[in-house]
Amino acid sequence: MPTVSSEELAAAAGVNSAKLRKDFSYLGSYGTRGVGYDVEYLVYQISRELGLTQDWPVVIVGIGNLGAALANYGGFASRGFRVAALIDADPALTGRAVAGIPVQHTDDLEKIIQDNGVSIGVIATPAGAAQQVCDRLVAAGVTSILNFAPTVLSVPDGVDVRKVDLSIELQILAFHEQRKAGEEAATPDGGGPAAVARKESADKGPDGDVPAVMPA
Amino acid sequence: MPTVSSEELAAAAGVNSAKLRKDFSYLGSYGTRGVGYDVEYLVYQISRELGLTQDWPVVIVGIGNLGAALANYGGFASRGFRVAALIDADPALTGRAVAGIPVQHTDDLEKIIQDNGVSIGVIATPAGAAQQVCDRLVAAGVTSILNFAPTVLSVPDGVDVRKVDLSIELQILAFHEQRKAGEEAATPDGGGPAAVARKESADKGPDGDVPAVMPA
DNA sequence: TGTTGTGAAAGAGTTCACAGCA
DNA sequence: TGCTGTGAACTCTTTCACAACA
Repeated sequence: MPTVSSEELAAAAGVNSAKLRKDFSYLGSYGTRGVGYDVEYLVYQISRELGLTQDWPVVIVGIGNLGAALANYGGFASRGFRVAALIDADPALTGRAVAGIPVQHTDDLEKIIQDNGVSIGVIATPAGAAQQVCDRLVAAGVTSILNFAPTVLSVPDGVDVRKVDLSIELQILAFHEQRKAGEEAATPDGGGPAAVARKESADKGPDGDVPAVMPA
Repeated sequence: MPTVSSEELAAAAGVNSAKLRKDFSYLGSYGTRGVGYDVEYLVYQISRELGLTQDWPVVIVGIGNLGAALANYGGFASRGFRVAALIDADPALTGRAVAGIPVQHTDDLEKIIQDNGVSIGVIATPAGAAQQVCDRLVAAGVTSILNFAPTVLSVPDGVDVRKVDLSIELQILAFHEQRKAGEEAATPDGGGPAAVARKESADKGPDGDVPAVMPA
């Protein structure tokens, strides 16, 4: 299949074809009227725009279960990410290989970052160690941090941080689950702070359906 | 601090106070004019709306590094989730405890789901096993699935699936990192599919800044 | 002819601004 | 007086619909 139409792609993605065409148009005019989009060319252009055509060396700090899971995760390589080093504070782990990569000690963090030209760091340490690790990564030249530790990191301007909360998606499922369960039954309450009366009439949004605060 | 104003909360969250008030208003009229919101009452109402006041038993299937990391994750308990069981297909793991919870064999999956009244399942298996596990979970009565396996699951109507891709956040960081690096340098290209000329003028969106396809 | 690329219209989401009330 | 709750205005996003064109 050398070419594909916006209609086909939109059906596959479950979105409106006009939206898809407009989104693509922000990247450039890569389609051919009457024909569609050249698949190979489109894939390349999107890959390039997203940075998939570059090699991104990353370090993972904190090689517990989560760090090890990330080191073994297959999805990184195909998106241009290369795990350049694994770092942990536990001397017992130093030298041991995880996913074929030797774990190095935190003492050498700065040297590892500089030797490998790393600009993206992944923090998978316990919450207590995260800020300190973050500070050292930033001082060593890292400008983007992916934080799996359950704590908010503070960083200087110019450094990007994204926090991954493994329970937030579960939270969203539970929210919908709750709605499924309570479709006819009365609102489950169970008490709550005494003293203050609940206003029954105002519990739901004006459309009487899904409160507007939750992703669909 | 017994009460808090929308202005204070908005500043803390980095949003507009009117937006915050309007969002709260969809849950009900829980504030007091001239005073603000009673903190305890507000926390309770939001918790209840989000389902945090309920007990949600979940099972985790696939106790590799990721499954173990999830079983150990502290953030679940505080949000009303209780890991009711760990399930793995490897007989060598059966009976071993992870995070204090014994691993059970996949053979008993249906019985485990039913005995514990589980409606939310977490899949942390390799991609190849995910659909099969999913089918069995659904058949046993699970109606919400959190999928960490790098594969798209198909489920019947009425079952919710959410997919977590551990590399997507890294992708977003790399995208911004690329922009930081290329702020003045020419667009890094490096070839690409031959034969087709790139239209230099159209590479960026009409605002000449961030293409509209990436979260800020 | 068939499909893109895109102005214009419609729809959602956000912010303003102020009446209403404690 | 001070802060909420909310209609109205504004802004951003999505969809429609069709001219342009390979």
